[in-house]
Amino acid sequence: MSINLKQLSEALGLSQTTVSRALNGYPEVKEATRDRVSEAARRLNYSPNSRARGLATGRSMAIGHVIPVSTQNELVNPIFGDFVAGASQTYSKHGYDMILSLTEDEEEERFYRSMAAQGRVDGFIVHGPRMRDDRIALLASLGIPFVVHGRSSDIIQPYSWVDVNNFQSFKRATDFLLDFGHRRIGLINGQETMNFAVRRREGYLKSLHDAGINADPVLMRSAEMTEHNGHRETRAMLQLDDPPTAILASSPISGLGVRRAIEETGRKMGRDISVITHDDMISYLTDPNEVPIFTAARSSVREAGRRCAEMVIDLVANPGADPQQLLLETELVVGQSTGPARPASRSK
Amino acid sequence: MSINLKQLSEALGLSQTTVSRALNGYPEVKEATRDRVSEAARRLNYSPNSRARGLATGRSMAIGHVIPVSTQNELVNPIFGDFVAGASQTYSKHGYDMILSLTEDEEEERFYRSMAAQGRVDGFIVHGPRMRDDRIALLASLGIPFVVHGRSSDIIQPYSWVDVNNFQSFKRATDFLLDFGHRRIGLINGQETMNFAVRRREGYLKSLHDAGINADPVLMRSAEMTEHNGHRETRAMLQLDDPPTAILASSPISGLGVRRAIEETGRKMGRDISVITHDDMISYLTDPNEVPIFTAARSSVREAGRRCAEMVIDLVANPGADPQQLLLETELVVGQSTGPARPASRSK
DNA sequence: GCGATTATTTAAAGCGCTTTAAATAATGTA
DNA sequence: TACATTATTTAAAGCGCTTTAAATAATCGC
Repeated sequence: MSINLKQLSEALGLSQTTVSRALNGYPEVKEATRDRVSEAARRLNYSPNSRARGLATGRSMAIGHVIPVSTQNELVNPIFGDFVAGASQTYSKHGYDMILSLTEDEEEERFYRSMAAQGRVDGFIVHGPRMRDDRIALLASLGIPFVVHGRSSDIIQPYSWVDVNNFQSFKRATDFLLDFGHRRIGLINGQETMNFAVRRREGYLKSLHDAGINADPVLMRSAEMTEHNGHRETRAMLQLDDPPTAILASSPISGLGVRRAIEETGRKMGRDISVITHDDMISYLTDPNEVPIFTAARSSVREAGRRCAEMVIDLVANPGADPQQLLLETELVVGQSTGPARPASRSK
Repeated sequence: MSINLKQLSEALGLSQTTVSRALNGYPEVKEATRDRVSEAARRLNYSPNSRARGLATGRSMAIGHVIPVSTQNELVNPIFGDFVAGASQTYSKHGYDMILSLTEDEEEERFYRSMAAQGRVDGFIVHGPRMRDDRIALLASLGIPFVVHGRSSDIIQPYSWVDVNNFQSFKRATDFLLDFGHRRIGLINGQETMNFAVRRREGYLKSLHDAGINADPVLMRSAEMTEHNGHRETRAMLQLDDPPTAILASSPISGLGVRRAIEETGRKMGRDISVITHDDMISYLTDPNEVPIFTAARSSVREAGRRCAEMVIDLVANPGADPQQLLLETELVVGQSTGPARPASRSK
């Protein structure tokens, strides 16, 4: 199919050493020779075997993305595709591959260990960090570079991460609703075993607290961010005697369910009830050229993917370096789903 | 970090050969020896280096998933996450890795060639096949096993694929609407450069034709399957003098836009306008335990991922074997979005 | 024009595994 | 007991690359 280094060097009448060096840009090769080698490599369709090269260099040129999938709820995060798209772009620029695996909770540790021990990857991206995520200590102890997409809490030693400022983002969004006169604001959050969800709730609470409002536990819901859950929790809140006049949703997907529940009950979103969602700018949901449906705290998850990839590549290249952190701010984009609080919200 | 074969064999006082054979299940190793070796391997935390093994065996134990991303519209398909989840499950069962890359159109051929030549993967899954997709001829000529998720058209030589019976599915859905008395049925299709979209249109047309109805070109729209496009095309159709009484949407995502447009114009989905979507059972949108919102032609894309993975692993294991094909039927699930045609559909 | 430098090329070892070919040990047969 | 079989183990080659150490070629200074 395709020739190897030995054949190429024989064809050129050169040693494998010189040919290898020529192709890898070593300075001690005469320019004329390098040109001759490159030309022949192209003409004879040579491409170095990645396993052999990896064996010799000790690098696999691959980064592992391990997505936790709980056995109970086999959900795949909708942001996943766009994150990966961003990361992949960076990887291909640097000659890296992305190795992807979804693992179940109980397999997780074993999996990380064996991927690292077998040398299948040079580093990891950790997805969906939990509140006190022990994957971080595990990877640190394995001595393999890794970047967390998100953050954990109560971790002593420093580690590398790329995260959205979820606290600030939800505080800001809540402030915005308060400015519109909303006083009863519902929060439809993701599962609060997830770190980001807790930070969002804290931002929301801080805003309410600063405004002298007591948070009402019944207005704070937390569930997997699906369309159906957004719908169900919203319905439940709307049936309260004192329903919210505004809702904060942790995901554009649950936001869809929120909207459905609102309209189903004869209300109009933006007029009767204000809604703000977090928006990861998933390509098939957020069209940056359209007037946004939802007022939203936007942050491109694709960009986050790019940044994570750059960071892990950097960590692989500089093994001794200190961990890096990057905190991305969201942008509050005002759409059609928010407006002043109605004096008396209609009862159900 | 972790020892190698040589160290393990020295620790055992055995040759590398015997240790290797013991661990790989060769029959000529005495059972007592095998037990001793396994125990030591576990105790000393030995795991074989995957690159070295790959170099020796000529296998990389990885399958490449190449997702085409057009440069104009950088969309990531929403079904992608669930497909990959299904495939990943199968891979990990068989010790394979999944290597994922998103490539732009003009990079595509070069990318496939180099992945194959460098031996980074043992096979490919081809995503998003186009109408007359030249990747198939390319991969066939490279002599590397591959499975297409979907099908192409006008390809002479046989190839392996796993596809949904899109023709039959959309014919069936259209039949269903016809039975309800609908006569003007809109089709909001995906881009018809995509093979599946054309097959769906053909199924739709066949049904109409069999019922003696002339298809109206103005009711057939085709665009990237985003929420916004579903919305825009539906609005456009609803503004016609003679609007459709039912709409067929090619994706649950564009279906969301269809619903938004319907409700925005004061209509009620299921009563004023019937809607059927194709439904890939994406985990965060389709909750199998809830009454479905949309009447839908369902087919689990996760299952498709599993099947593709099994097929490609099989092809890698049996290089000489004939190509395999698998046609999955959709299930028409009746939800709340369909009902009898209203005698006179309200004008806009 | 010659030894000293500097530039360029090469032989060979090594990465960690599998596997072929050969050796050794154990068992069976007469 | 000796020879033939069969069971088990091993030495060494090879996978295709990079890289160290050494060799050869070219250039320089005087």
